[in-house]
Amino acid sequence: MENKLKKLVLIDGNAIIHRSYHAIPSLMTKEGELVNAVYGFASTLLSVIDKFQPDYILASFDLLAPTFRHQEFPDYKANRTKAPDDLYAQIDRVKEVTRAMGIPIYEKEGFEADDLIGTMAQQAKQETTIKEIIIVTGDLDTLQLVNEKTKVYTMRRGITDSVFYDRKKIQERYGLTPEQIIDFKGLRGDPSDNIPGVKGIGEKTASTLLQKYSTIENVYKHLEEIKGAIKDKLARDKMQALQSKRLATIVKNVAIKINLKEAKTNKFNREKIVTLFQELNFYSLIKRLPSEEGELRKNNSQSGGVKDFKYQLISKENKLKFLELLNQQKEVAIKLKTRGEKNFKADILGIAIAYKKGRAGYLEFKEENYESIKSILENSKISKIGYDLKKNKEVLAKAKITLRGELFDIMLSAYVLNPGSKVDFSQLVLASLGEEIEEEKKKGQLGLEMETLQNVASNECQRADYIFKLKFIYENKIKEIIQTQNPKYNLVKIFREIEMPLVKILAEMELTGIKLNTVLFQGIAEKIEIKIKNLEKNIYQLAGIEFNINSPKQLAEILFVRLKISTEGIKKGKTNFSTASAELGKLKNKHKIISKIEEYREVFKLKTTYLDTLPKMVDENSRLHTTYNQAVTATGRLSSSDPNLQNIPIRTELGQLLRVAFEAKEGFRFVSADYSQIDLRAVAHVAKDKKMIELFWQGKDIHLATAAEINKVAPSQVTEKMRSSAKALNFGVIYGMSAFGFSQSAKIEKEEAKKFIEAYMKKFPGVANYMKTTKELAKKRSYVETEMGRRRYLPEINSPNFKIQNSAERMAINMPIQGMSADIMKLAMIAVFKEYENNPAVKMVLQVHDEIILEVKESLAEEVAKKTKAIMEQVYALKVPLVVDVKIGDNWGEL
DNA sequence: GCAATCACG
DNA sequence: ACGTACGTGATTGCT
Repeated sequence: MENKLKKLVLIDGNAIIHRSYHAIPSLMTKEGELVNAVYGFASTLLSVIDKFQPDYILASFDLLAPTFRHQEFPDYKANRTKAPDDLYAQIDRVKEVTRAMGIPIYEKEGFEADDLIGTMAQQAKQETTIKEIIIVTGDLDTLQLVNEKTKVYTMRRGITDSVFYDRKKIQERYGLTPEQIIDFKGLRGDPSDNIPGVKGIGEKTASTLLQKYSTIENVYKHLEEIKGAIKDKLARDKMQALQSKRLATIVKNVAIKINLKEAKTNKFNREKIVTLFQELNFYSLIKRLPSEEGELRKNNSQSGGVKDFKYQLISKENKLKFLELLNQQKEVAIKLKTRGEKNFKADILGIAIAYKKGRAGYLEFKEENYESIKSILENSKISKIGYDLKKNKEVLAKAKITLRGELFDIMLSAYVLNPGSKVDFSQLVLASLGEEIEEEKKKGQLGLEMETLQNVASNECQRADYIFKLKFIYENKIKEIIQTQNPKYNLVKIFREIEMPLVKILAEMELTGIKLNTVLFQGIAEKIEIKIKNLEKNIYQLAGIEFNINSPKQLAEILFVRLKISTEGIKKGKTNFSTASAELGKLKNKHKIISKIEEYREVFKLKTTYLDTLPKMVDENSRLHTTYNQAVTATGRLSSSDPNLQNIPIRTELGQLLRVAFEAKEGFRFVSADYSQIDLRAVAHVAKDKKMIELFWQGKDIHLATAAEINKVAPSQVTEKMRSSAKALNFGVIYGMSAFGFSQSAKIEKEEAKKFIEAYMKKFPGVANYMKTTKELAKKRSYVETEMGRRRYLPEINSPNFKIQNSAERMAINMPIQGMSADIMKLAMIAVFKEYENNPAVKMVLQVHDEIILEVKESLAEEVAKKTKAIMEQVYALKVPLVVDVKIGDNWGEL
């Protein structure tokens, strides 16, 4: 509609950049580019588009050159501390975003963005088709431009807290008209721009004067009517007042000419902006992008017409043709549609198979399709691409189908590219393809209307298509990453030779599960319940009141207020004093209640986390099935959840008791194999520290040997205290050592801790050097990597924030160590699995970072233990020996 | 949904 | 001078 009245938005670029820079905490891309102001700007832009739906948008920016105001008044903005370089560095990016959005940029040497805004508003006001002009800014300098057509929208914290100024609002706020704002600034001044105004006249006086006399000029005409001190002040600073007014006045006739045709909002290039947002890691903003004109992205998925995507719901008629087509492929992407809770219990409803970009078919999982599906999935000539293939394998196992052929898991490829980043399917699609998809419905989350089969087929095909497309993106990215330290290894190897082979192994471990003696658990639980009751009573008595011991807030109140226990040396949280066990430990001899609380905590934790929950999770064979998460940790380790079997208690006596309930099945025994000191061996290796390597070759107790070295005594002279300090030091190295952290864990004074560290570094110069060079390299590259090429990005290592930077430095030191141990353990699992792959009498059942547990037929236990030890020790050659301790037992407690 | 706490390596 | 050890997951209380 050409005749419709239009809306124009004017963006005050610099004001928004400044506002964002200060309001948004440091935000970095994977590569370490600071983009917080860019993000704020882009976010503001999208909010404004969404909120106002403007027909036109124009933007203006300051240039670095001095303006006419500086020439007239050298002190203008002189008090401004120069904005930090990392803000300036973002301006080009902001302009890039602006251009990509199809918004014309206006700049003019000698003028500020405000002057251009004033000029643009003035010109737009003359246009009869323009109904409304909205100035989007971060400060209040442009209020003077407000009129019938023009409003000012100022950003405060986020768009939710913004203020919309029109005539009325300005009147309310200042009691002035927009035209009087310049007079107001002339009198009161503007400290932020170093505009002096009249000394001694503030907001109140200025406002009163202008309400009576309306302009500065008129104030001075009637100067005689004004009484007292104010008159003197006005008289003294007359020149300054008039000059201040001039400085504050926005110029409206800069030599530019706006072109509304170019400012139309409906002509931006979505693809371009998506690419840019991806580069900037603004994934959440991609979602907020308006759709292109004429394209209703969200509503056409059911028609199957998303871009070039064609789906087919495979029917009896076209099934043969589809299968024939699939059988010609080298690789296909699969997406299972399932229903149900745990993987090994889920039902398959159907499967979508993509065979080339934009082409996929959906087969219902029915009797008549079973053989067809099985034949494709088990055809080892066809490579399979999927998302979370471990889960796929487990679900398929129930249907007696095995995935064969080379596997490519896009979840894992995304993980190795950037461990620690989110790898949800929807996140990957958004981040790498710029498409927004709905989260998959969880059980019991059925929509109001039933999903039609057509709908499901379309949706699943689309997802299979995304999986297919993502494979090529990630595969290429992985190849592009070149290992710089050691050309023997690279990320391709990590992915193909470690992560992918592990999929099958973990799937089998999860399916196998581990037997839990629930009767034993029940017995312990009952005893503990009585203990808890007694402790509760005891604690209430000592406190003299009943309260919730589990509430740290209430507990702190009782301890530090009611019982008046001294808070000296106790850490403070945000509001309260900490009651964490390290802090409680310091209070042990101050009150009898402390030890009771400690005991209560331990027992309560054991009961609620393990005793009550684990028995509920066993299957019909009394076995627990954990889930190993292969794509969550930043260092390359696995994690375990639902239930977490990697944190079953061991350190306390009672905790150990729980392990006894994890038992090998009838006729079988457990063989455990754990790497001795693997992290510290990794340190010796990566640090190439001569002394430490030597100590490991001697095969002695490493902490004791360390103690002997740094204390310069014979090993026989080492006391228990010396050994424990040395142990804490060794751990300190792994964790990126700080004198404070070490002193805490070793329970010694910081000064003493420093001396210990010094002695340590002197004795192990290789370690000291490793810590130094690792930090330096990490700062240069913004990432660290393990010897095998697993990488972790640490953009925060160049943060101006001291705390954040230090924290990143410790991560940088820790990752190549913890990551190397993880890499070695994964290799070991692959090697051990391979050895017993076809032997049903040997099953791997658990992995706990440096330990694996096998469930082995009784008669084979000894042999398997020996063999496993040998395999694990030989799996990767370090400059120190890898040592594996093996044990055999009927339950985990015996190990 | 987050903070505090605590279980493990 | 600052505020700290690295990596996880589950539970509870509380907003």
